[in-house]
Amino acid sequence: MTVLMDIYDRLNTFFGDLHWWPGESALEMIVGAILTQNTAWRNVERTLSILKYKGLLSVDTLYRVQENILAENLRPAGYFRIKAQRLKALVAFFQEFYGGSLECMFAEDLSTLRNKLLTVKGVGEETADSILLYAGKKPIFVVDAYTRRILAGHKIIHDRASYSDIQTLFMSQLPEDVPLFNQYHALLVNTGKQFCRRAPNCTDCPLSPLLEQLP
DNA sequence: CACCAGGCAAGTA
DNA sequence: TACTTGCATGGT
Repeated sequence: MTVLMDIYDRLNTFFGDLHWWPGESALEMIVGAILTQNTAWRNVERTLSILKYKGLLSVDTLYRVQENILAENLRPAGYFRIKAQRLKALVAFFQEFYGGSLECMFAEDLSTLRNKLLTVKGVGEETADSILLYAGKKPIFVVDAYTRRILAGHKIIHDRASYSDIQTLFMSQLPEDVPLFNQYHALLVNTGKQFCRRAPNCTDCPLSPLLEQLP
C-alpha cells in the first residue's frame, strides 16, 4: 500500500463518488478548463450558462463569433479579454488540425496530442491535462493548486516540486485508470475547498490522522 | 476593507 | 532555471 493509495482510500471513504467533471459535453468541459484558470468554479458555472443560453457553446459558433463579443459574455469568469483570446486560439486549433472534430482530436496519440495542446497560447500543463482526462477520457493525472497544497502540507512533496515531479509521483504509484485519476483529482479539490481554505490546522480533515504520524 | 479563486504568458536576472 | 507581474470578476 503506497501513501498515495492510502490518501485516496481515506478521501474516497469520506466523500464517496463525486462524478466529475461537471459538464454535459466534451466541449463544455474544455471551455470550463479555460474559464476556471485561477477562478472560482461558481463564476465559471454562471459563464457557461450564459454561453449555452446565447448558443455559443459549440466549436462552430465559437469559431465564428467576434472575439470582443465573446469577451463581453465571459465577464463573470474574470480575465474576460484574455480568456476570449484563449478560447479563440483553442477553437482555431481544433479547426486547423482536426476539422473542428473533438472526436478526431482525441483519436490521436496521447503524448503527441498533449504536446500539441501545449503549443496553444493559454493552454498550460494543468489545462491540457484537464482536457485530456475529463473531456478525452485519457489516462493522465491532473495536478492543480490543491494537489500541491495538500501534498506539501503532509510533507509528501517539497514546496517547490515541479508540475512534472508531482504528476510523475502519482502516475508511478497508481494504476493507469481513467476513473481513478478522475475521482482522485475531484477528491483533492473537494478536500482543499472544504478543509484547507481557512483552517491550516485541518483538525477534522479526513487526512488529519496522517499528520500525526509525521516525524 | 483585504484577500482569494481548480493558471498562464511574457519579461527579467 | 527561477522569480515577478498583469490579467478581472465575485465571494468571504
